[in-house]
Amino acid sequence: MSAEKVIVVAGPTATGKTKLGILLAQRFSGEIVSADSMQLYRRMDIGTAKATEAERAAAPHHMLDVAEPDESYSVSRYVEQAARCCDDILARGHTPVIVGGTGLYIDSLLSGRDFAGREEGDEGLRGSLNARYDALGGEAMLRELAAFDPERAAKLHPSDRRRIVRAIEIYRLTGETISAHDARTKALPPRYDAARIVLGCRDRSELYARIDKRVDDMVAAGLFDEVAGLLQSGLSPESTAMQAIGYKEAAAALAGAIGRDEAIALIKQNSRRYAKRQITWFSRWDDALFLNWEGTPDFEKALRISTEFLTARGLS
RNA sequence: GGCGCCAUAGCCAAGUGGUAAGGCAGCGGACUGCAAAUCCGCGAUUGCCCCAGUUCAAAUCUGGGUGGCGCCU
Repeated sequence: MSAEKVIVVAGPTATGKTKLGILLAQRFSGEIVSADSMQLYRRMDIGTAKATEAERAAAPHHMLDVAEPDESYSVSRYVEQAARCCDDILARGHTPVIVGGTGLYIDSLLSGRDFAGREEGDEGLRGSLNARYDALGGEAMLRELAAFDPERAAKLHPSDRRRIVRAIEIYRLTGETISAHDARTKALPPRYDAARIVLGCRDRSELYARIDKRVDDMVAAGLFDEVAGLLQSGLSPESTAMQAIGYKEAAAALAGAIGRDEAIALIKQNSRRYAKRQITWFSRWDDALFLNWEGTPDFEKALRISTEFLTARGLS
């Protein structure tokens, strides 16, 4: 049997994914499944541009506020949890509308990729591997990796500490190399039949202007207070959640390491760079409908074009 | 008005006679268990403010000009 249909709305930050997602959910009897690695944390609302109460009332939302900021989350957990959401929505006769900007999460959810049965990472092991990397250097670590997974080692750059450590960590924890896991999961059939829509701006400068404005709005809405609250509640600045754009910079400013204006400028800059990475990621979706705004977003038009596209793809 | 110092890529900047380091920004790319993270690649070419000169060879030396900074009267 063929995979069930889902709608995907992706694209760089500040392009209106949330809004279009809601419109599509309303039109196609859908429910939103967020695909955002930071919006899933509770108490991180302003800086992640999480859907507001009003927006959540306009359409059911899932995968928001599903973890505490001090929890370590991961793709595997996301896929497991989000797939359950999608299956549940489908079982009720509705359509999952996957909305978000985290490419890895979306691709992992849509593909048949399976992490079932694997435990979360062992912080102790990861810590010691990181320490070992620092002591021995990338070349040596790559050689250690090559001992059991030469294929993966050949693909990694010595400086890519994160992936080298992870490759070793996963092998130690599960006994399966990343390469083997990669090959095995690639052979699996896709979990869903996705109709993808990617939002963007015709001109890069317009996207950047939107981002800058959004950051100013976030600051006006109390971003710094939100971050101060998180830190006061004991959240470690080292946590994954605090690595989010807007949060790490605000935290640095609150700690007095940089000025407030400097932090705001950094948030804008980092957001722009993030947007570029997102554009690169989603540009690989050659079967997607690319909707690029020209000037002020016309959601009515976008909805019309999207509906046409989705209908042609068999959705109703 | 006089004296001194400086003038290298969008920004910071090394180089003081031998054929332009590095960092930041920007741009492009990657990405399978931390992903708003992490990593990789790309920049000065009738070249080093302009003009003239010395020299086999000048960003580097000399003279002049222009601009900036500092001090003095």
